[in-house]
Amino acid sequence: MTTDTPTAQTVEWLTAEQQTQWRSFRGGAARLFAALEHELEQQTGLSTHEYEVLVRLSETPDRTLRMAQLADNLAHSRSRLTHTIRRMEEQGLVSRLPCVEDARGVNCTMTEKGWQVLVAAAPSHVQSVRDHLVDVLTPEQFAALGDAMETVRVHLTGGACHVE
Amino acid sequence: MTTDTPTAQTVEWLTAEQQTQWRSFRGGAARLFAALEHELEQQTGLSTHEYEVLVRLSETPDRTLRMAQLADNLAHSRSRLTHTIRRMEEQGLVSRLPCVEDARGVNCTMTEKGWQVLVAAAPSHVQSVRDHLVDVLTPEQFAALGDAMETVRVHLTGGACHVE
DNA sequence: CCGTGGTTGTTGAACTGTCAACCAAACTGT
DNA sequence: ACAGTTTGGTTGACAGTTCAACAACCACGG
Repeated sequence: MTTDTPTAQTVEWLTAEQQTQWRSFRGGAARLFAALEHELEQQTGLSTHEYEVLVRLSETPDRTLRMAQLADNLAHSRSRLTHTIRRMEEQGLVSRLPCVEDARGVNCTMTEKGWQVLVAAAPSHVQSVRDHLVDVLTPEQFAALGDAMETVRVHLTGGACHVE
Repeated sequence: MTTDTPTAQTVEWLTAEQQTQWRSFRGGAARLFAALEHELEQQTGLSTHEYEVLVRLSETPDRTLRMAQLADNLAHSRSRLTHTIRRMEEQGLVSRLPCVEDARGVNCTMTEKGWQVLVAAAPSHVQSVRDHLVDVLTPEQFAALGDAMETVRVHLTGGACHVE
């Protein structure tokens, strides 16, 4: 689709410049996430999703979160999280316990093995993020990136869920 | 993982500020792409990948590309593209023909139906991109986003593949 | 109480993407 | 001419995701 082929619709098209910027963003982000995913997988055997689960759990006092909170933090669907956690439980990285306050709920806790796997994985992942993103940009560029996407996230989620 | 728990490794950790920015970027981008995917799917029945295939084809003079070029443009694996194109061919959106110059090659062409589907889908998708990204940011922010991710892409792909 | 509606989490089927193996055609060097 | 390598593309098995249906539980108003 070229930019200068307006239809009878009341759509405001992107300018040529905006289109280039949009494609750069989409293409760059896609390749970046793919590279990070690939390197983490190679070096630690974890997917980025599993890694993020461990990170979120590691940040709570008792290394435990309700399934729903975890799903919200990660912006994953409930069923997706259930499947992921089941697999991680089979690998001994996390364990699930029924929740006392709310009998519907399930508490997901990080095991000691999960903690060790995370500690072992973190350095190389941080290095990947540095190599491919942080160190490639100026501090100002990187900060602008964060600010802009935070704005986007707030707009999308209605301002809620400040944790992620 | 908290930022202030250094290990014995020679890893430079992210500062607290960098970590927030990285999370904003990752979380914002994930939600943005998910929202765009979802809206496009709802409104047109296309996945963003199928949409991108049609866009790339529509931009060539004869609406045709070799499988490999298409795969490179989209940063998709060859096998992934084969599967995608097979499904799209079943829906009558594209068709494949052997390539004359190189008997190994396959030319992928957009059908008239594919064109019409794209023309019908484009306005609402552009609107989604506007609603959730372009119009949420200042022009400067959006431009900075594009520039930064272009830098990242060039760094990752070794500067090649300027088209995407 | 009871019932209605909303929340929490799981399940299984269908779909999509990944990975390794593979074939065929094209280069490469001798 | 021809073995060896590289490139282009496909295939099938497997892994991960989505979606709709479901069961269990809470909360609130008759």
